[in-house]
Formats: sequence, structure tokens, C-alpha cells
Amino acid sequence: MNNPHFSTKQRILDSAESLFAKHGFAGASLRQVTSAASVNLAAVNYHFGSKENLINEVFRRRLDTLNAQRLKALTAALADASHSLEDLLAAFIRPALALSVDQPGGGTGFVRVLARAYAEHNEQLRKFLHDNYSPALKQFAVAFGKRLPHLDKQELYWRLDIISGALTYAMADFGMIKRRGGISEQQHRDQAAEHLIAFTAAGLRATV
Amino acid sequence: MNNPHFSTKQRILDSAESLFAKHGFAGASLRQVTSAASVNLAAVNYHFGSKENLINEVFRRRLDTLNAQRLKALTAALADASHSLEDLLAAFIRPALALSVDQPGGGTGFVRVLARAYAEHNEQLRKFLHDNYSPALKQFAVAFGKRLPHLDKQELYWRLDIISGALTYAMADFGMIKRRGGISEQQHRDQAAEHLIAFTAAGLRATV
DNA sequence: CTATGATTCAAACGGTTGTTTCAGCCGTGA
DNA sequence: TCACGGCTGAAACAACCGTTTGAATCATAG
Repeated sequence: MNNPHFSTKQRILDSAESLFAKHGFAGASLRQVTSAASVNLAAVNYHFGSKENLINEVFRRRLDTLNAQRLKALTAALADASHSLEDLLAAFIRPALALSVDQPGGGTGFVRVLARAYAEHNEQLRKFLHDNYSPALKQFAVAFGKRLPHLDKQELYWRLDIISGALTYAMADFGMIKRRGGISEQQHRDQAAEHLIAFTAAGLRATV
Repeated sequence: MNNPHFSTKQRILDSAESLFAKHGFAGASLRQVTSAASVNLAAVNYHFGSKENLINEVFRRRLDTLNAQRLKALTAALADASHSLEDLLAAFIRPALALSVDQPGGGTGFVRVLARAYAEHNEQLRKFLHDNYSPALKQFAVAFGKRLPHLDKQELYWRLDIISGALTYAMADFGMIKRRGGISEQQHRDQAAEHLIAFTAAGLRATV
């Protein structure tokens, strides 16, 4: 059985993602992780070197695809000469919220890990995220800037910052909004995305 | 020296707040806390009973005053018959951002603890927060509902949820916005509050 | 001054942490 | 078939965890 999808490494990553989401990076022990993955304790240090490194790999696996999806959506939106502000917002927001549903590992795990990473203010982790993913964010800032010429740079950054906050919060499902009865997780996310897009579009269009 | 401001209990609370902000609830040990507070290790269990209880008291100390300030501001806003939507938002947002500057313990500590609490998804802690502070939030929801009769209840909750997210994120200073040169922490917070109020007011007013 | 209750102290408790070790297993290429 | 390198296994490592204990110290009231 060397199907990479069921390899020891992948099983460790899946369990780590889920347990980091539930108990935090410090709160989830390697014994919990390896036990949930049905893998020997020593396998973590063998395959990843250290717990710190395992954490980084949990991020890399998901963020690489998020990054690609966002940029693909942005490029598609920009290709249409008559694209709307909502199209740009959708390119930024929808792939992020999708992270929380259609992962093979099943669901809300990773986005909560991401939210934790923000809260952690871990300098090492922030550097890792910045080094790997800030160029993509820059492209979005440029696109929004062209679409909103009435905002100066500082004003634009303030507003994009507010959007990031609302999105992060929504991704992690922190809020008090409860899913109603017959609504699937997928539909709940879609609703969240549409509300976020409409709300933030209005916020971006507000005059100074 | 029984000045309550320098009492063992207070010193523990100050150190705990600061260290929980830096390393998380699981990441900060009682040995770190008591050492930073120049207090014996056993003092935590003597004065608070347990680490869990200490965490709750860290919240209670700040949130009691935040709650009171918010409700006072809300009452003042409602007393003016011609109050604006921005006035209500200011009552909700300004006291929260003030938490991060004018605390005697000095600054950004507690708000990061709060952000962590959201990220933790700790059921026990959520219950504590809900039991103690949700009635005040309900009052805000009612006030916003009256001011925005064009929104049905579900739609209103979605939007308030988005606002909470943006506010939480702004409080913890997660964002990429850097303070400019000659700007004080206080001024930075004031700017954040004004941007948040303007942005979220536009979002709330958006038509369905 | 003495007695009393509140507080602090050093030390130890059992348990868990991340990491290391090294013997054994496995599939693959010679 | 045999040997080799990648991988897994059980066990142990020192360090740290939250909590408890009981004696020492303190401030205060009688």
C-alpha cells in the first residue's frame, strides 16, 4: 500500500489538522495526533523532523491550493472587461470559504487552524505565511485599487483590512449564526459568501 | 502594602493576561505566570482554585467594564431621538477598541486574549462568555433592528455577525496596516474605529 | 505580647510533554 | 536468496505540566 493518499505522512497531516483545529498547536499533543492517525509516535519526528515543522506542513498543503484558486479566479474576473467589484470580491472570498467544505480531509478543520494562526501572533508562522502568500494578496490590492480610484492607498488598505477580518471570522465560523434545519454545510457557506460579498462591496463603495 | 492594585491577585491577573496573549491558554504555564508576577507558584491555586478559573477571571475583569461602557454608550445614543446608525455602531465599536489602549496593565494584551478565545472554540469558555455578556449583545441587536426595519431578523444577524468579525480582527490588530510614523497608538485606534464605523454603516444600509 | 487566621514558601506529587534510541520489520534490487 | 535502506515499533529520556502539601511567615485583633 503505497497509495500516497493513505501514506503515513498524509494520515499524520490529516489528524494534525483536525486536532490543531480542536485544541490548538500547544494543546494538541503528538501522542494524540499519532494515535488518531493510527501511526507510531516516532513517525512524526521521522517524517517531519519536529512538531514545529509539522505545523508548517499543515499550512503549506492547503494554502498552496487556496493561493492558486484565488489567483485563477482573479485572472478570470479581470479578463472580463466589464467585471464588477463583486466579481473581484468573489475571487477573494469564495475560494477561502470553500476551503472549509470541500476538502477530502472533511471540512472545517483547516480554516479553524488558520484562524488560530492569526490569533497566535506566532512570529515564525507569520513569517512563513508572509513569505509564501503575500505576493498574491498584493495582486488583489492592485486590482481593487484600479476598480476604486476614488480611494487613496491608505484608505484602500484600511478597507481591505476590514474585509480580511470579516472573512477570517466567517471562515472559522466563530459567529452566532446557526445553520437552520434543512440547510447543508455547503449551502451555509454559500450564504456566508454572498452576504460577505454584498456587505463588503457596500463598504468599499462608501464615499470618504 | 495591601494596595489592591499591587496585590498578589492583581499581579497574577496582569501576568496571566499578558502571557495568555503571547502564548495561548495551553501554551502559557502557571510557572511562567507566577514567575513573571514575582509570586509563588502555589499562589494561583490558592487565590483562584485552578488554571481554568484564572482564565475566567482574566476575562471577567475586563469584560465587566467593557459591557458597562457599551451599554452606557448605547443608552446615551438611544436617548437622542435623532441618533444615527453611526451612533449605534460607535457605541458598540469604540469601547471595544478602547480596551486595547487605556488599560492600566498597558495595552494590547487583553484584546489578543479575546481573539484567542474566539479561535479556541473552547466550549466551557464560550458558555462563560455567553452567560455573562450575551444579554448586552441582545440589546444592541434590538436597537439595530429598530433602526433598520428593511432587514428581516436573519439578514440582520448575518450583518451583525460580519461586523463582529471585522471588529474582533481589528481589536487584535491582526491586519497588515502599519501605524505610520508620528501616530500614537491612541490615534491609530481612533482611526480604526472611524473606518470600521463608516464601513459597517455602509454594509448595514445596503439593500437586500 | 500572644493567639489566630490569612498568606507565602519550598518541595514534592503523579502525569504528560517532545524527542531520541535502537531493535526489528518490510519491500525492492542484485 | 540475500543484503540493504526505508520505515515502524516499543521503550525510555529529561523536562515540564497543574496541583497538593505542610511548615514558615505575616498582619492583625484581643
